[in-house]
Amino acid sequence: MQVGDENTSRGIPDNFGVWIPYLTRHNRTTILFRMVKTRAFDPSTALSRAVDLFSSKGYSETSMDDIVRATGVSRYGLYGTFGNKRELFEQALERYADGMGRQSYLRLLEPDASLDHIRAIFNERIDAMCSGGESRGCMLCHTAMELAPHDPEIEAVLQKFLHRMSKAFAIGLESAKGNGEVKEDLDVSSAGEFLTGAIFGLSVLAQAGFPRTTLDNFVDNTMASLTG
Amino acid sequence: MQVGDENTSRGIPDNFGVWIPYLTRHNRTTILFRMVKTRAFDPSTALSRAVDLFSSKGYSETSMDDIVRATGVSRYGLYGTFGNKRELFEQALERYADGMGRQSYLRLLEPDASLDHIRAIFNERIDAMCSGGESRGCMLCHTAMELAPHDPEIEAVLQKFLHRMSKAFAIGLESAKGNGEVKEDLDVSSAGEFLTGAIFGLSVLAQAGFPRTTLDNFVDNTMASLTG
DNA sequence: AGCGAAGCAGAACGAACATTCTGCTTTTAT
DNA sequence: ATAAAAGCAGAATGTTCGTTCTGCTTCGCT
Repeated sequence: MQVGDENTSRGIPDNFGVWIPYLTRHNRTTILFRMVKTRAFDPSTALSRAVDLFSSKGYSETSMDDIVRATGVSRYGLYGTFGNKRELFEQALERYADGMGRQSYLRLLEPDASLDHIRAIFNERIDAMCSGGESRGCMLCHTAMELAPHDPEIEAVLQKFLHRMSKAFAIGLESAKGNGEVKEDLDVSSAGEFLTGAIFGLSVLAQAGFPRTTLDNFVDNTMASLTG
Repeated sequence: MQVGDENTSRGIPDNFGVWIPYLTRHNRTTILFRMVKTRAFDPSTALSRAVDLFSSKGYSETSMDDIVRATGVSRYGLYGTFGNKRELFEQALERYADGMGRQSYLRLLEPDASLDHIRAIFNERIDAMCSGGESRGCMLCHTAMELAPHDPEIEAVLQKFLHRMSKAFAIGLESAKGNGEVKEDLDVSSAGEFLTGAIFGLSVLAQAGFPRTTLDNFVDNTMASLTG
């Protein structure tokens, strides 16, 4: 269930409300659904902004004040909707991974997936990280470095996503193998994990400030290990 | 010049002192070198401990209190010797890179360098990160993610080290090419940068908690891109 | 107009942190 | 014992941050 869907999915309008028992003028007990003040922000778009901030600066360097400023949502709204900073981060991480999955990795599951699709994923990462916008940086990478080592729950979530990525790569590679695009003896499962790690290597090089040509060369060399 | 060498390199004993003009009992002006309290810690070993902390937890997550506890050195001693946290980090970064260089990359400059030497460097990284000790984690990786994006000075230092790494890899690859170990058409310069990025991919996978077999497979695939 | 619940902006609180300050100690030659 | 400088441990300071609290507003119905 997505954030913000709690009421709409049950047919209740998006602004919250409450059921109140009361007496009618005829002294009969009944129940009234009373509307209260409408929430002034969309939790889903607020979460997207949080994803941008966490992606570019990581967890510690992003303050709740940063998020208040970037979203225009009050502290009250953030805490009431998301709990606290850590839970907000967890939801942002899910959102980020879902977005990456839908946007990039889903197409690898198509039967006609090829090396071009894999290459495209890397190119999209490069584009995103070199755009200079606020979404530069890899949230999974930040999570692995910052939180996973001392937060087992986050670590488990992260590993779930990374295995999903590796699996998608492996499936795409299997299709590519059918096309004769990769070498015969390639272990697609191991190569899938390799590509996941390569995404991270690429992210770190980008954060270190290397120019686009270096990143492109990195991807060339990465792909070379597949074709033999 | 290394930290702690300021005096010893000039023949002055390691405990500090000061020259004081004064009058003798015969009313003649002379100069006295008066000893003051000996420094109770070795700046060089304190810096090593700081390197361990910064390597495993990064900059933000390591507090000066952590360093005081780990080194046994008082705040006064740390600030007096290293300036402040940021300058301490800079010196720790230099120390880390020097150590890595001397320990791992220097041998790539030998004329008989081979793929085994390169593989050994990756294996040593795996060993260090899987040891479970305090030195797990890659300081360059943390620096790239945390500091480089908003600290141009640190970014420049980091890039210097990364270029050095890439260059060492390239030189080692050139030797390996002479032995016929790598494919004829390998661009050793580009492949050197690739290996540098691969070190980072490996580090992030390790921080994410992947088992040693995954890391070994990652290195296998990395090396495969060289041999063709 | 008045009701009660929940929204909101911003103040307030408590903890963590980097950095500085303070009172005391250690040093050698007189 | 005393000099003066610098070492040291821990208190103090000022700032930042996550979180909670407060006073006020908004809402549909009576």
